Formats: sequence, structure tokens, C-alpha cells
Amino acid sequence: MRNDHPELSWLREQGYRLTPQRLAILDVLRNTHGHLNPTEIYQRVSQDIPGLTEATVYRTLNFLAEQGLVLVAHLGRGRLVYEFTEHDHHHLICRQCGDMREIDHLELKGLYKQFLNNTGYQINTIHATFFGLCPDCQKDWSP
Amino acid sequence: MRNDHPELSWLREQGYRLTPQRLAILDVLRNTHGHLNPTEIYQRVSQDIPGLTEATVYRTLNFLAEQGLVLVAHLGRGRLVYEFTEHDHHHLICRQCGDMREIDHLELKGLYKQFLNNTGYQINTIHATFFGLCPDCQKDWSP
DNA sequence: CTTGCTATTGCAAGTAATTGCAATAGCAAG
DNA sequence: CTTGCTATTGCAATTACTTGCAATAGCAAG
Repeated sequence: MRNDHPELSWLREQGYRLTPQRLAILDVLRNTHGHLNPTEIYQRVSQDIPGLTEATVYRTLNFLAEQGLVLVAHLGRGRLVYEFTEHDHHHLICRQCGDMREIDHLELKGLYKQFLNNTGYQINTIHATFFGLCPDCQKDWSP
Repeated sequence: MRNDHPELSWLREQGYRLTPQRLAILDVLRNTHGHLNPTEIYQRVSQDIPGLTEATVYRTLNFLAEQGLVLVAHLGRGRLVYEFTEHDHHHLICRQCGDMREIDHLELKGLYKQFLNNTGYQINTIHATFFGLCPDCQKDWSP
């Protein structure tokens, strides 16, 4: 497990502690391409940290999300998934057929600038899920 | 309770049924300014529909969200809130102090057009929560 | 108005996520 | 290296949300 990531010393400077649980959870997220739900994360991390509890996984994921190190996506129907904040992207989901595609972070850059100008807010964590109708399902829609 | 809302006949045309439960839940959301969580909705609607169960509230909220009649916002820490889709807006939350402000739907119009051009998707439901740092908290951040 | 199809509900059980509290263990300071 | 402060964990209980199934009730058609 590598400990030499910049976000780790940043966390320590804030007064947070780098526990084996946090490091292992972050490590799994860092080395996973795509989303994981809390149970999947628990199962993987348990192999490294035998005594781990699910409560800690949930708490840690909330913590990491608050710190902006991981992204939470609400994919509808109460399903939450988590993902390391490296390759920022968002989701576009078709309400009809469930088809999902990714939207690159860069597509929203202009929007961030807009927010900065209008509100002074500096966006640094966001994960949006957009619901709409894909081209195919639009046909079924109009009478 | 008024039944003469356009979305209601649309639902019926899709083969969905207008049960008293659905009408009452929609009515509460329609007449509430701001967000409600499932429990708050359950408590209010129970007064009109004594036998109502929470399961039905959850199911109905998922249903209404899928149909695009209500918006779901995930405000962090696993708490979901629901809101009628009338005055579209989104949220900008400061990760540090928790300050929250609303972003008008229109600010994202350009983005929707972009999505339509690039992917063919027609966005009709979205509720995004953006996390960032408000102007005040940005001061504490840089060393 | 009656009938029949089936979407929706209530119930109860199951799964997912949060939380209070006492014990543990990071880590900064000496 | 030791010490002390307190953030974090595990445990167990609680709350939040989902789901299978049989009974109920919209509503379209006759």
C-alpha cells in the first residue's frame, strides 16, 4: 500500500488521522476503475483488514466524500455508489430504458466558471446524475 | 384536492393509476415550498389517508421521480429529499460551513443544449448538487 | 352500471445505512 | 521513545429504505 499520495498529507495536516481502515478503503477506490457500492468495498477491504465493520466503511465513505476525495453518485432507487475523484465524470441516464453514459468533467467546466462569477463559489466536488430520454426512447414518447 | 393538473391525465394515458395515495403525496409536494424527506411526507399525507404505509410513500416517491414529476436531491450522508418539479433549481453547498444556495434551472440550459448536440439525449429531469467552497471559506483554505 | 384485467397497496420481512458509547490507537509534543 | 489528547473504531441498537406476495381497487371496455 503506497502512502505517498498528496491528499494523505493534506488530510493529516487538517488534523484527521490516517488509519489503516481509511488507507485501505481509499486504496481500493484508487485502484478500481468505475463505481463501487459500500458492500463491494467492504468485501474487498475486509481481506486486508479482517476486523473491519460495515459501519466503518459507511462512515469512511461519508468522510472521504466530505473531504472531496471520493465522489458519490445517486443512481436512483436509493443506490449509492462511490468512486475515486481522479477521472471526473458524470452520468446521463435514460429514464425509459436505463441506458447510461458518461459525461466528461470538462463538459461542465464552463458552468463552474459561471458559478464562480455569479456566486463566488469555487466548485471542487461534484457528481451529477442527469436523467433524460435517449435518442431511441424519444421516438416512443411523442404521440 | 384538485385533480385537474395536466400531468395527471398524462399519467393515466401511460397506463398508470391515479390512486388516492399518489394524488395525496403529489398534492403535499405540490403545496410545499422546498424539500421534504420521506418521513415528513408520510406524516403529512397520513392525515388524509389514515391507512397509508411508509412503504407506499417510498414506492410512490421513486415512481414520481422516475416519471419526472418530482426531483430527488441527495444532500449528503444518505439522506434523500424530494420536491415538486415546478421551480427547477439545483444546489450549491459549501463543504466547509454547510452554507447552501439555490441555482436556477436556467443556468444549466446551455449545458442541456450541449448534451443534446453531443449525445442526442434530451434532458428532462435533473437535480444536481454541487459541492464547493463559498467565498468566505476559501480564505481558510490557502496557507 | 357491471366486468375483468392488472397496477398498486398493505403487510411483514429483509437489506442498507446511521449512530451512541466505551475502548482503541494516531500522532504531535516533549 | 514515551505521554497525553482526542479522532476513530467496533459493537450493538436504531433508523432508513426496499421487496415478495396476496388482497384490493383503478379504469377501460362492453
